[in-house]
Amino acid sequence: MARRTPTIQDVAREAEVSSATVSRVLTAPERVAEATRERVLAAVRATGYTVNQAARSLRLRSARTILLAAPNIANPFYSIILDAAIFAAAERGYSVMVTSRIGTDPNRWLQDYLLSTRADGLLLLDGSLDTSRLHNLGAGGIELPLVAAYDEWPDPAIASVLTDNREAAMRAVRHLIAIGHTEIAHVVGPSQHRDQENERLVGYRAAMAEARLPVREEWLFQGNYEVASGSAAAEHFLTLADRPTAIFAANDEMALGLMYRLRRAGISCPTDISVVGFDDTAMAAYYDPPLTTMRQPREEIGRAAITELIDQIEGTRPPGKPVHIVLRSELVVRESTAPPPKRR
Amino acid sequence: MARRTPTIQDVAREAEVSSATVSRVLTAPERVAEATRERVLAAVRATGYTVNQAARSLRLRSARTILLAAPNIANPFYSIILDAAIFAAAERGYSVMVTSRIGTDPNRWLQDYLLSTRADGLLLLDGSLDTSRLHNLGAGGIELPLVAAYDEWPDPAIASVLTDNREAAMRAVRHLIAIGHTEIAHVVGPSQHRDQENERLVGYRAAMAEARLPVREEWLFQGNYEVASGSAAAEHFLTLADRPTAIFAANDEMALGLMYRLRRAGISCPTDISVVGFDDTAMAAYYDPPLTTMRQPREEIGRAAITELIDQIEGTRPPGKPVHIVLRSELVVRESTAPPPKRR
DNA sequence: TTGTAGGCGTTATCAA
DNA sequence: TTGATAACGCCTACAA
Repeated sequence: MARRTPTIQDVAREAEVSSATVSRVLTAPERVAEATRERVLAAVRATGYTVNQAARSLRLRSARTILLAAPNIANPFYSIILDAAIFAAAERGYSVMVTSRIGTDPNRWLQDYLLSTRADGLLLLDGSLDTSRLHNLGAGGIELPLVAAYDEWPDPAIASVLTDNREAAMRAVRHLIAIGHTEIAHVVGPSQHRDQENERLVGYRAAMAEARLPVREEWLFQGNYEVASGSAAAEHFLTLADRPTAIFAANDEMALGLMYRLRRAGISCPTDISVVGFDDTAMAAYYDPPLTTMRQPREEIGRAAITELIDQIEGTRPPGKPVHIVLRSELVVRESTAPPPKRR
Repeated sequence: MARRTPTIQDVAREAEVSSATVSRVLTAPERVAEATRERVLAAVRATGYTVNQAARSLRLRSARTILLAAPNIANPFYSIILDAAIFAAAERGYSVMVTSRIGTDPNRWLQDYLLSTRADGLLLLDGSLDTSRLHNLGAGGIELPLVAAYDEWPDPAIASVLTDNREAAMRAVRHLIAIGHTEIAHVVGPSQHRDQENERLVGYRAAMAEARLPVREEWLFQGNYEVASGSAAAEHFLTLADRPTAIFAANDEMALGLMYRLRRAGISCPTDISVVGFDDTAMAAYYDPPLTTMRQPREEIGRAAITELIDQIEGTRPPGKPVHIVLRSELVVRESTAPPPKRR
């Protein structure tokens, strides 16, 4: 006998009250007399009732769901943020929907999601989306709770949670300078916006400039955050006639790929060359040598972004005054950095 | 002027048709005359209408959403499956909701999700959940599309997509045996069910038995799939008076943690010891030495599981005949394995 | 404290 | 081919 799933009416009948009372028990128990409440609760158990979220969403005009949009959720950097976000959202009764590698018309895609009572807000990890249009969407009379959390410096008009990428990159490079390096190369991360340099590259340049150290364009190796691109950077490095004594990579994967290739070429780290990474991924501490890197508080990014987003959704945060939360990274010195070899 | 979001009625008014016609244009355009259709489409654009998913879900009793439940989505193993799942689901017009590290009462949690018209089906990556109860849920008259995709051998009553873990582990160990090893240790992965050994451990035992090689209990190091536990296994290994010449680790992270610690202790791989991992994670090829491992078709797991699940949801697949898809892993021989050192 | 009743925005049935 | 209308299941004024 295939019964249909019980509704609030079934519970009401069972408890011999009206459906309004059942609804109250479920959403504002204190507004119902103790005895009635218990009777209703018993009826809920007896019938195996669960609220129909679609009906509730329709009525409440809210899905209690957040959409998280990431460029590639397979990347640990994003999945760790996602994990924390799911947790933080659940604590406040929200579910998380995930979108990865959005299609050819990202804005349309997101509009569909956000305007369709499927999600109440957007946590944007993808810096390549055009937030100005997304923002317009909100300006068109429709509230669009939105928090951006990614590396690039975001549109000041939208709330954001980010780490101090530029500043952190500076600290990483300063560390190399402090132990005596003057010729420092950089494996550049991809830039999300055409017209703007990657923040970590900007920080690298700033630290070099600060110490009045020259930056040679041939010391800049373009990468894409994948291990293989670090390895490719090493290939370029090996062709250099005049090799730097240290390399700062824009993330750990590239740093590790680089070290791998250099070791194969007989260049030993940190004796011949120092390497600094960025992120402090799980493997960084278990490489040989263990990698010096900037630790990113990724869990905290996820948590803070969700908190902020739900505050927006629930109206705790007044609109029009976007919050910008900047989290601090931390330099973790391990064994991949050492003073440069003595010259000749 | 804060307009409310346009409804199908607004579009109908604009196009001077009934809301029923608008609905038809949106869901079954061929049932509407060409001219009318175009008028409606124009009105949709003019009003900026997007369908209200909550209302649609309520009416259709379907959310076109899949719930993916993983033990820990921060782990690349799961996030890669998730990424593929999102993609495959999107192709069929479904969204993916994610749950990670489910709370203290997982069954209740999942029930809430699944029975509440929030999700139409469940993709279960968490082998520690009690599927029998989940299954009962379905038997209680309510259809519960469910596909399990994890390492442990699942309840035959539910559909599943898995890799040939046991067989793959056997092939990994056979590789070691083939190149001359006879004393082979194993870093054991966690078992999801109390009463059942991890599948890779079972495969390890089978391969050893097949070759009439003894398995000593002190060669079994318990791990938890994290790098640190591989490192801990190495500590144990170092205390052994009589050391095996090869180690098979139940995943790459543990294999790498192990190699890291062994190298620190002056044991060189593969000269002194051979190591085989499992999964072929991104770093495996870039470790020193590059790791021999079993490649798992994770994207394919995600894709196949979603396909199967949506077939169930949409009734393509007759219920009561659970499908069991077994995907084949592939041995990738790199440099961490070599014949054992000559005895004395 | 509890009940009545209307409507949230869709889609599907039935008629025209 | 199109339109009127009745649910889908819930919440919340408003009344009692």
